[in-house]
Parts: sequence; C-alpha cells; structure tokens
Amino acid sequence: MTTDEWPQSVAAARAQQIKWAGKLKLQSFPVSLLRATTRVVGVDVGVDSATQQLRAAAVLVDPINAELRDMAVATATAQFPYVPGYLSYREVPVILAALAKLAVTPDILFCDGQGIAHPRQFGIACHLGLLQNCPSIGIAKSLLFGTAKSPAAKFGAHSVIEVQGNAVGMALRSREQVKPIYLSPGHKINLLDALQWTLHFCRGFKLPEPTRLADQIASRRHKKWQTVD
DNA sequence: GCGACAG
DNA sequence: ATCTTGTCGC
Repeated sequence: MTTDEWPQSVAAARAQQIKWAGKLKLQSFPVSLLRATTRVVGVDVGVDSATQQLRAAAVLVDPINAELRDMAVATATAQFPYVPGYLSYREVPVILAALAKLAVTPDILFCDGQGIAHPRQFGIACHLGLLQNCPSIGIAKSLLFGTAKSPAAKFGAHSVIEVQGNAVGMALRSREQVKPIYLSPGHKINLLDALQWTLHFCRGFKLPEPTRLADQIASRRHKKWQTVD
C-alpha cells in the first residue's frame, strides 16, 4: 500500500476507497485495555486564513485525565480539493506529517470526520487507521451518510447510525443542550468499543478531548501560547 | 431529474 | 473549513 501513488482524481480516489475498505478490520478493542502508558492521539486540520495552507495538529493526551501531554504541527498546501466523500485525500498528507513529528506512535487515533459511516465505508478515520495500522475512531460534527434518530437529551444517550439496516456508527449526546456528535469506527475497533472510548474522553465539552484539543491547536486561535517565534 | 453533501 | 464579542444559562 505504501507503493501506491496518491490518487490525483476523484475517480482514482473512489477506486482506492472501494479497494481499501476491504482491508479494514472492525475488531474488539475494549477500553478496559487502557493503561497509563497507552498513547492516545487526536488529529485535526485547520486552514490558515492568510496563506490558505492546511495546518494539521497531532496531540498526545493523558489516557487517565485526558490532559494535553504533547503536540506537533505541520503545514502544507492542499493537493486535493474538498469534495464530500473524499475529505481524506485532502487532509491525510498533512496529518501524516504532523504525526511523524510526534515523539510517539499512537495506540489509538481519534480523527475529525467519519469512519465507516461513509458512502463507501472509507472515511478519514479508516484511511488514517490503515496507514498507521492502529485502532482509529471518527468523530464528526455532522452526518454525511446514513440515518439516525436524535438521541435522548441526557448525557451519554445515543442512537445508531444506520445504513441499509446495518449499524455503522452512533449519534451521541456528548454534552447536554448541544447537538450530538457522530462517531464511527475507523479501523481495528468495533462500534461499541468506539463508543466506550469516546465516552471516556468526553470531559464536559461537545468533542472528546483528543479531537477538541487538536481542533483548538490546528485552528490557530490558541496560538497565543506558541507565538513566541 | 432534484437535493444533500465530513472538513 | 472560515467570517466573529459578548452574553445567557447550566
């Protein structure tokens, strides 16, 4: 797979998605396996308002208290347009660059976007999980594919994201009084375990800490703490 | 054919 | 994704 060239068209990307979706392993990865040494990483991408360059942030969070432990940032010019259903072909390159700068390899990756709750069951979380060969979970703020009832108002309430009768993800009330988030497994994890891992990192905000912190850093509005350049 | 459409 | 401050409420 490392010898494949990066798709340069939506048609090529589509063919790769269909092919690679077949490589995904949705297996058990219970949150009970979490240790004080488990490397939990969150990634997200933002756009530099001035240069239009993509900026990816990879953050390492404490597995127990979910606090920020380390971070890495990378920037790059987008080489693929944003096309619904093909987001990973635009964001994955710069995310991989940020991950490469991080001192550790992730044991589990939280990504901003869909996992298998995708038209071809190959959202950005699947793409990253395969390339990093590690469990991954997709955390999206809106639904791209499938249907789901609105979950109950209470924290932790969830409803299945369904596609032709199959449960591919979950709409989760990660915070009361706020619109739900849509999570789905990417690779090497199943739906129920993905839900448990996500709940473990929801600490009072809509987004679970890994993606919330990555989002904050990738979007520069937190730059007052690193603008000592 | 007409909308919908992660970030 | 991004344009954007203060303000109301749990």
